[in-house]
Amino acid sequence: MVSIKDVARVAGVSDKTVSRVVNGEPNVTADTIEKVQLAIAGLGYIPNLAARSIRSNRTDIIGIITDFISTTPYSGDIVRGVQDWAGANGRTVLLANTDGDQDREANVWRTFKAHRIDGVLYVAMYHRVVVPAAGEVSIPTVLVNSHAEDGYSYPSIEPDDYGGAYDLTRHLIDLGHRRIGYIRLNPLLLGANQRLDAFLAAAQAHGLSENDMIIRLGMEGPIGRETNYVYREALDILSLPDRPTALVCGNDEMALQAYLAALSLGLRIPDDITIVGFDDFRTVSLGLKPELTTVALPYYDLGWQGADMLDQLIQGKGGSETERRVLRCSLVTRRSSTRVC
Amino acid sequence: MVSIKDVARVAGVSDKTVSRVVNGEPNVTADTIEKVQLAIAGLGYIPNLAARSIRSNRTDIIGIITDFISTTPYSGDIVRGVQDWAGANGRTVLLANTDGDQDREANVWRTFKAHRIDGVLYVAMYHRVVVPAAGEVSIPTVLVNSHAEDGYSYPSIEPDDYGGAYDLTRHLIDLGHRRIGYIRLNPLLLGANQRLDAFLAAAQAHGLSENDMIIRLGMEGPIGRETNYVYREALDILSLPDRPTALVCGNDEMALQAYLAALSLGLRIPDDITIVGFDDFRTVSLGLKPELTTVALPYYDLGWQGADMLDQLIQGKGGSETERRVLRCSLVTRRSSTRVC
DNA sequence: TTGTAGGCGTTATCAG
DNA sequence: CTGATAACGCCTACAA
Repeated sequence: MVSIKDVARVAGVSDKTVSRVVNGEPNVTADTIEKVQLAIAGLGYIPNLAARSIRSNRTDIIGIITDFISTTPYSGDIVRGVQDWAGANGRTVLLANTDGDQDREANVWRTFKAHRIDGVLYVAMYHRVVVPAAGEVSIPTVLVNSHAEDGYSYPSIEPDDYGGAYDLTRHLIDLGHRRIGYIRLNPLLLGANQRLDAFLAAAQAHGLSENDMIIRLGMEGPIGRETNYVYREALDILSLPDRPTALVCGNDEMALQAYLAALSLGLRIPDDITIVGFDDFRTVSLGLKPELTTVALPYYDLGWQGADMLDQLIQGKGGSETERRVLRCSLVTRRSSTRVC
Repeated sequence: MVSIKDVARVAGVSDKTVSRVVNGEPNVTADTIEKVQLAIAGLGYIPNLAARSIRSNRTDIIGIITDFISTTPYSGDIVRGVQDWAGANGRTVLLANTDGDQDREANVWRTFKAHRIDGVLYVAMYHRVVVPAAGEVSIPTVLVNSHAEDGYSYPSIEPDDYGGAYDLTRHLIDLGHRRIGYIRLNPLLLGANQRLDAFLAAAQAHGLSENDMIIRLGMEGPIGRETNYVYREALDILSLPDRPTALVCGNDEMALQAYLAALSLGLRIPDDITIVGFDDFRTVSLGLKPELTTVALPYYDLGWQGADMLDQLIQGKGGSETERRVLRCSLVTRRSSTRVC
């Protein structure tokens, strides 16, 4: 590998001068700069960041620790948000996945520490409460799509599931729906309860009673290996004599099954039944016909802004050690929801 | 940060002895080892890999360059395969995404070089022909889910789309289907042509004529922004007077739309129409009712084995510089396909 | 079995 | 404005 010394020799200057040029430090003649840059180009010199880091104690690397990358389809968006931030800010991203395993996680923290990375984004693929297993290792950390269990203090950034579900419910009520079905997510997910709470609150606030709502559990069991009742429950709800005019699904995948149930009963969407989802998981929400009214979660922004929060923390700017940021979800109105006639 | 010297001082030995213990080198007394390990534990010492790497010229880091992470839902599986390999072999993974942009890609290669990573996995999120834009930078590289354009020589690993589609078609023929519809993927995808070719070859080999097949284009246009005709074409095919008994979809997302079309026409799956997909994208293939017969692509293994090939290349073992490995796809039979009655 | 000297590629310090 | 020298944390080579 060509080193700074090679460049110095070719350019006829000292290695420190090359260093100055490479790092854009002041007090170098335009003339010298050109000589050096010529030599750099000629030799194809690329600075060795590892060597740099042992002097400067900064690596400009941030690490991402994920629990279940790829089990959930939109997981990639958070990571992409982080990457784009990193690319725009001269950082590089180390990625590690724990598969939810504590030992693996402990290892990951040690490895990241060994690489002397500047900070960690601890990314949950399902919105949930977490306890990072960092062990002895201490690295500036921001929790993404999660927050810490009581007693642990980490800055965090999460989606506003509650607000999103509230808006969605209001949308239905505004369309005149007064009898609404609801198929719940796995209760293990933080979003499941927040969404249901918001649904109930919005319904109540607009004068709906408990009898106007038909609430069913769509799935339960350990995440990744849950039992799925969605199709059956959807069939059941839609076969009721006093069938609801709208059906809220805990997420878009559930909405898919609700579509199939509705269609197989000969119901038309949205004329006979309005169906809405949550997540705006586009493979589904745009693949369904008619396209699905749903709530878009700010995954990309969670990644981008999470990285930004981490940066603040590393720089020591701002008392962000306990910041808990919450990002809005936005209602996406498509053709699966319509006014009651 | 605590360094090897701190450990040495506390343990009352030289730094080289600590180094020996840390790296498991021979010729150290059990007694000394214990002293050192005690000091390490006490101080929470973690070796600085950057420092190590400038001496040894190995970083044990491999880089992943992706084009469109997260646009495609299964992309995560390739990355997960790589990560698991890395975790099992003491490597760490640097991740960078180019969004298909040449300038960004050039930057990524330079950054990776600056980190002196051992090798690169160049991962295409759609099976396609690629030309890595490494510029001046040279790093051992393996292409994953892609192969190089003629004239470029890189080792590569790809799925056997052809074989998978052949098996799928045979499955239908074995079930007695003699009139089969086919909705094509975006022709820009390598898999699109391989799958269609295999379909035609298998059909022909089993005595079907051109008239027995109804072939339609499902989508076209630049990847990520294509125009989608699937639903319309499916409706059309299924409304034909001499409707086929089976419908092959270019991938599972297309199969989703075919389901919706079939159901909205009052057809039952699989009794009235057999529908099959491709990819085994589980959100869809298991979310559909009845669950979808499809072909599973070996994404995880592409990642894992790709990493392994890269390792061979780095170690210089085996003449793998031009190896082109192809991995089987496997037919997954579920309830959406049935015998013709 | 253990330690010393020196060097990897870079930057900080300070003198010229 | 430029350069010599030392230092970062670790490992190689060699000596003890």
